Amino acid sequence: MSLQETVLLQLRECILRGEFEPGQRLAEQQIAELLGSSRTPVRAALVTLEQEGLVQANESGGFVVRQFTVREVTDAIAVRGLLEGMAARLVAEHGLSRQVAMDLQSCLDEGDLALAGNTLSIQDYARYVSMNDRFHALILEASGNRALQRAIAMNDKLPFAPASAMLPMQGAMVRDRDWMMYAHRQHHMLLDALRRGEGARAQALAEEHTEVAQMNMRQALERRSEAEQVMPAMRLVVGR
Amino acid sequence: MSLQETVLLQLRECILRGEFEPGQRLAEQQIAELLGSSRTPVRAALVTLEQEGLVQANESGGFVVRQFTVREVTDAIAVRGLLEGMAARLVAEHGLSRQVAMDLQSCLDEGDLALAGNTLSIQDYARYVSMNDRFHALILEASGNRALQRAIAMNDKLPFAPASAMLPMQGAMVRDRDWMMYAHRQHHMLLDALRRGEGARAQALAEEHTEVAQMNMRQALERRSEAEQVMPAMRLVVGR
DNA sequence: ATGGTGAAAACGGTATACCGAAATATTGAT
DNA sequence: ATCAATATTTCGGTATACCGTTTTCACCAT
Repeated sequence: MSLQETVLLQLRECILRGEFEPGQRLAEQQIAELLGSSRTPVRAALVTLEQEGLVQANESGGFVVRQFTVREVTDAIAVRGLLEGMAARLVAEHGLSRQVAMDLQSCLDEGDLALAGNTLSIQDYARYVSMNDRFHALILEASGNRALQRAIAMNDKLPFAPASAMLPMQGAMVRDRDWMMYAHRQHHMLLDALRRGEGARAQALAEEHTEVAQMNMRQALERRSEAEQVMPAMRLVVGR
Repeated sequence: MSLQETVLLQLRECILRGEFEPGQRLAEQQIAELLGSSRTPVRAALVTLEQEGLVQANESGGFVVRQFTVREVTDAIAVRGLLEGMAARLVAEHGLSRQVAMDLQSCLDEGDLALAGNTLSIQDYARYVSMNDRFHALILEASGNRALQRAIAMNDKLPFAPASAMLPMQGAMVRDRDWMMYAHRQHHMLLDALRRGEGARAQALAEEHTEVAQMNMRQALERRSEAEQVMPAMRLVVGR
């Protein structure tokens, strides 16, 4: 892997980990020293991160880490809902291939298993998260619409917009499990709609599914300090 | 304006003008000489263009100009329809401000004027195009959803996805005028829906509105050689 | 004529030097 | 002590040098 890629990955990680103050100036030299490279790869990474929206061009040159309002985050989640809804509708309308149906079903099985116990262990949680990502990625890929895939990929670069943000992530595991069971029930219903070729229903389900993420976001905002412990990127969200 | 920006603009323009063969390797040095700069700004521009999707990273380093299948183009138009539909719905639901209503109305008036004559002069056509862009931008801005704006902006970087691609652009001005009158009638109906706060109707209208672009695209494909004269970017579209 | 091989040219990734502008620290006056 | 003006440092934009790799081309053998 080239140095440019590692620098990009590391820098993105640092920002999402909240290791910089929102609005802080990102000096090229300083980052280059931090990551052990010259300014050239850092420069390339900053250009990319600007396109992704994590970093903002300063008025007098250079870049600063971007701040997000609560409004922007909820808006991004809403956009994801719209796009995922379209993906689900396309899959339902074009017909679900046997292979994709099997893969989705195995996701559901794995989710069932993770949520089977009375309490939710860390391992169960991790397993559910990875299953959830796979489930959403499968539908998106099955839609076959590359522009749609690009749009979601871009939107997911914003903090809290990706599918995994739909999952509760705090310590109150008991209540969280209830939400996850609700969301997972939606997964089941969505696959049912896809199988039956019910496009409008699939679209509505996928869109409503993102409301769990909205609820989760609101809850995180109410318990801000605790939430920042688990999701440091929360520090990039300003206000309310 | 910095050299980086001019290089980015010029290079994007060159690609969209079809001055490079699809799949052609874009050597940094050669482009630098062509645009009269060093490799550094060219490199930055290429990274940006890769994010935009106009340029593709080569397997062994460097970039090549991207090719688009017909499918990808129609998919991108469909995504635009979805996103514009959401913008229209949001505006209708949140209520149309007096100012935006006035601005949109003046767009309609200008469009009426441009299409008033029996024949369509070049000036009328140019005026209609600029009005059309303004009309769509106004609704998008009025939606207030920045993630949505970002998603459309990114999607519009692909050739033929932007709103102006909805307009016929060939020599058969008589028939083109009919299509433009149809599309403009949709503009009228859309503003009506927005004024009445009819979100679902506004969304459906905005989405259906992009079908004009689909028709236009199909027609351009049937008359490929003529279309390439007027829209050189067509050379980037491969197949059928 | 064709296919393979080696040399030469070109290219991309990276580091760094240079310069003008901007930000910051310092000094001096009030 | 505070503010202003100046000096110093820092930073970003740009050009360019260096090196390993890839690509291209020419030449040779078959």
